[in-house]
Amino acid sequence: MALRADAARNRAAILAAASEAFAQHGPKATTEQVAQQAGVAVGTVFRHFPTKDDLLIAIMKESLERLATLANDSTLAEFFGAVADEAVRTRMVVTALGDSRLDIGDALRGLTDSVRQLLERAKAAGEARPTVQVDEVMALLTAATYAAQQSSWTSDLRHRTLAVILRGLR
Amino acid sequence: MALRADAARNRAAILAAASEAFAQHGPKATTEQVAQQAGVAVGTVFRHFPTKDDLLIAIMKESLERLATLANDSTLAEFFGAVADEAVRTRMVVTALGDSRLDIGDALRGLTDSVRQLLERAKAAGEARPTVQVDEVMALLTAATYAAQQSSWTSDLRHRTLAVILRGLR
Amino acid sequence: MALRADAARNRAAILAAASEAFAQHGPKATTEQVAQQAGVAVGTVFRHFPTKDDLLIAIMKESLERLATLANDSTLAEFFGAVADEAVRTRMVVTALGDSRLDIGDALRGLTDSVRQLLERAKAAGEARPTVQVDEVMALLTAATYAAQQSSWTSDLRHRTLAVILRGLR
Amino acid sequence: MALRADAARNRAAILAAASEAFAQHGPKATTEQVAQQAGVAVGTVFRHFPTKDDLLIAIMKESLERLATLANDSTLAEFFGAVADEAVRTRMVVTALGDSRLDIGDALRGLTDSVRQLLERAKAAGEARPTVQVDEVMALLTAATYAAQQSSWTSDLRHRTLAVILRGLR
DNA sequence: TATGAATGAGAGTTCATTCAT
DNA sequence: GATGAATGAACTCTCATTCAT
Repeated sequence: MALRADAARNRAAILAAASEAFAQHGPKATTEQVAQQAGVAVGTVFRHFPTKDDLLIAIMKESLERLATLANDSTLAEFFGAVADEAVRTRMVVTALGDSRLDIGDALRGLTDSVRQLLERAKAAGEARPTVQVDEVMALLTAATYAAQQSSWTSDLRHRTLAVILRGLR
Repeated sequence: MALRADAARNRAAILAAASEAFAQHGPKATTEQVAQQAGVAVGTVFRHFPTKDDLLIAIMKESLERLATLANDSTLAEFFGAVADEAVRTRMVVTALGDSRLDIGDALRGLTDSVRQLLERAKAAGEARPTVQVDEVMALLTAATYAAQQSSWTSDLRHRTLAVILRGLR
Repeated sequence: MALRADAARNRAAILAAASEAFAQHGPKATTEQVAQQAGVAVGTVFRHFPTKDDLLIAIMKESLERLATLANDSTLAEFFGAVADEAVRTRMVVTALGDSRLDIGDALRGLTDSVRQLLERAKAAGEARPTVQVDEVMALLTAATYAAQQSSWTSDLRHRTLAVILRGLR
Repeated sequence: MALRADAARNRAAILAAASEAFAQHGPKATTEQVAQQAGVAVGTVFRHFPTKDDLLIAIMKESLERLATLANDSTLAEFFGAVADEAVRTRMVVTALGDSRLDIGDALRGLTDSVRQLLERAKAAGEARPTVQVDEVMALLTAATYAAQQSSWTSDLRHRTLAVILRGLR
C-alpha cells in the first residue's frame, strides 16, 4: 500500500510536470524533460503512461473534466472566460492534440453534455437565443481556446473578444 | 534564364507539395515526403528552403498574403467565410505555427492592415459596431481558423458558428 | 552503481574504438563506425559524447595527459621518442585537431607545464642548453609528431631525425 | 584560342581561390566556396579538376614545385625558413593531404631531388655534417611545416625553432 | 517498482558530383 | 565552355521506447 501511495504521488507529479513542460516547450517537449521536471526517471514516466500520446491524452482528459465540472455551475459568460483561461494555462497541449489523432472521445462527450445543460440554463436566463445549438457553442469554445493563445492576449483583449462571442449568442 | 524557369517551377511544386503534406500529416510531415510529393530530391527542397521552418514560413506567408488580398474586396461576412475555408485547406499549418517560433511578423502585419481597412468599411456599412477594434477581429479570425478544424465541421455548422461571430460584431 | 560500471566500461570501449577508428580512417571516420567497433549503438556514443568533436577532444585530452605523465619521469630524449611513438599510434587524431577548433586548452597547458619542468631537469643534466625556451620545445614536439607520420618512418629514420633535434637542443 | 586563354585564366583563378579557401577553412572548405571565391560556377571548377582531391593535389604540386625551385638556389637555413613560411600560407592544405591518400609522388620526388642537391652543397659549405641523409632532412622539413602552424607561431619563435633544427644538422 | 543506460529507426541537413540549358 | 539547379548518398544527432540492474 505504501508503494501504491508512492505510485499515485508519482503519477500526479508526472501529470503536473507534463502539463508544465508541454505548456512551455510545446509538443516538442521531451519525455526526458517531463521526467526531470517530475523528479523521476524516464522509465517511471513510461510505466505510468506507456506512450507519449497517453500522457497527452491524460492531460487533455484532466483538463476537459475540470471544465465539465466548471460548466455545471457557471453562467455562459463565466464559462467562456474559464475556458480561455484554461487555454492560456495548458497552452500548447491543445495544439499537440491536433497532431496525433488522440482519442479523447469520452471526455469530450462528457464536456459536451455539461455544455448542453449549461446552454439550456443560459437560454432560460436569456443569455442565449433559443436557436443556438450545442455544436456551434463547442466550436466557439474551441475557437476561444485558440484566440487565447494570441501573443497579444491581454485581459482587455480577452474581454473584448469574449464580449463579441457572447453578444453573438444572445 | 531557362534554368531559372525550371527552378521557379520546382519552387512552386515544392510549396504546393508542402502545403498538401503538412495539411495531411501535420508539421510532422517529413521533408523527404514533401520532396517526393513534389517530384524532386531532398536536396532540391533544401536548396529552395534551407530549413524546414523556412518552408513552413513560406507557406504561411503565402496563405496570409492570399488572405490579405482577399480582405481588400470582401465584406466582413465574406472574409470570415474565406478565412474559415482557407483554414480547412491549410489545416495543420496554422497549428505548426504555434510549434516553432516562426517569424511571420511582416505577413501578419500586412494582413492586419488589410483587415483594419476592411473593418472601417464594415463599420461604414453598419456591419460592425463602431467600438470594435482590429485586434479582437484578428483574434476572432484566429478563432474561426481553429473552429474550422473541428472534425464535425459541416457547411451548416460553419454557417451557424460564423453567424454568431458576425452577429456579435454588429 | 552496477549500471555505472557498465556505463564506464562502455565509455572506455567507445574511447578505444574511436582512437582506433580515427587512427585508421582519419577524422572522417563515421560515428557509426566508432559505435560498431565499440560494440554499441550510435545513441550510446552520443550519450557519452554529445558531439563528434567531444569525442575527438576526449581522445586528445587522454593522449596529452598520458604524455604529461610520461614527461614527469623521462629524459628529454626519451620523451621525444615517446611523443613520436604516440603520434604513430594516434595518427590522424592530431591532424583532426587542426580541423575543428577543438578546445584542448587545459590539457595542452598541463602538458606544457610538465615539459617546462622536464626542460629544467634537462638543462641541469646538460641535455639542453640554457637559452632554450619551452615554446620552441613544444613546437619541436609538434614537429616530431608530424615527422613521425611520414610514410617512410622507420626506426632508423626515427633515430636519425630525433637525433638532429636533440643535438640541436644541446 | 580565345577560349583557351579564358580557360587558362579560370584554372589559375580556381587554384588561387582554392589555396585561399583551404587555408582559411581547412579541408572542410566547400567546392562551392572555392568556386565563389574564384568567381566561377561549381561546374567550372569540376571541369578543370574532376575531383576535389584533384584540386588538392594540384595545389600541393604547385607548392612543392615552387619549393623545389627555391631549393635550387638557397642555403639550408634559407630553405627551412622558406618552407616554414610557405606552410603558414598554405596552412590547412597540408593537413588535408593527410586525409585522403593523395598521389603527389612525382612532385615529392622532384622536391626530394632538389633537397638532395641542396644538402650536398650544405655539406660542402659546412652547414651540414656529412652523416646527415636526405630522408631525415625531408622529415624535418615536414616537421617544420607543422611547427609553423602552431597558433603561437611568431617570428621570434620561428627563429628559435629553426635554429635548433639547423644547429642539429651542423 | 524505480532507475537510467542502451537502443536504433528516423529526421534534418550537407556537399561532391552530374547534367540540362 | 560555363552555368547553376538538381541529385541523393552519407552523416550527425534526437528521442520514444526497452530492459538489465
